[in-house]
Amino acid sequence: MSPSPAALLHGTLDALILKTLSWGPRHGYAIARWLEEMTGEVLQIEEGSLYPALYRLERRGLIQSEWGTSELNRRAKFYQLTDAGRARLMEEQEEWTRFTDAVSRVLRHA
Amino acid sequence: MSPSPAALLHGTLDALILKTLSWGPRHGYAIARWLEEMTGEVLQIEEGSLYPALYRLERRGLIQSEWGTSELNRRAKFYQLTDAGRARLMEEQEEWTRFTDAVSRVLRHA
DNA sequence: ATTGCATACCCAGTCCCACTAGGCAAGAGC
DNA sequence: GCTCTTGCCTAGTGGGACTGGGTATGCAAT
Repeated sequence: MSPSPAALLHGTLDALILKTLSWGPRHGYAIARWLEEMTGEVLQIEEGSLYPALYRLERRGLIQSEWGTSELNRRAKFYQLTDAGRARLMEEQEEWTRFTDAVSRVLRHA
Repeated sequence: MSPSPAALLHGTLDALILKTLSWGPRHGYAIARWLEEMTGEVLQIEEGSLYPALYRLERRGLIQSEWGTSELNRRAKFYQLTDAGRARLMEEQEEWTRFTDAVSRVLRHA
């Protein structure tokens, strides 16, 4: 019924990508698959969201890319966190906790 | 010491408003004040976000309004939940839980 | 060899929504 | 008079997820 919540994802995709890359370099497609697997398919990462987000993050210097070869021997662009990206991830994690705690206080108030 | 930046609302404003109104009719200004108080000022409800959201919700039939007089004797538009709004609130609460659980699984994965 | 599928990337355009930056108005208090 | 607070509203902006396309490669089965 309710697919991936577009509005809710708004703003958190960057943090999710950064977090995924904190385990090591990955190419875009693998990032999407990993996120979907981790969340039990609750989050569905559309390619039209993913690739622009990766472009954005790279332009901001939070990740950097390098062409390589995927596990299945295909051409793929591998991304990895920069130091700035690692710092940014920590900020976003804190921010997310603050935010969700606040919203939860309201929505779960009985 | 500068106050910590307000958390972005991304997608939750509608649910927050509906939840606020679940305690009874309120006018716009009071909704904003109540939400800020409830969240310890973590969420800051800008009027340029609030009033368009109220308009949106009413247009969708989730709330309905009525002009009245505020506690301080000023002209104010009071909003209350419709049945559709009440149903929608329940959906959004579930959706919120599903979403945050999923994101938490990722961001807090160690 | 050709069809089909999964992998992998990209872009132009759209839509939604929070936010910015104002304005309007009335009551309270100085 | 003047300012502060309360209360409502709107036009415009910008960011970000999504839609709907396209390109290309590797593999497996027909």
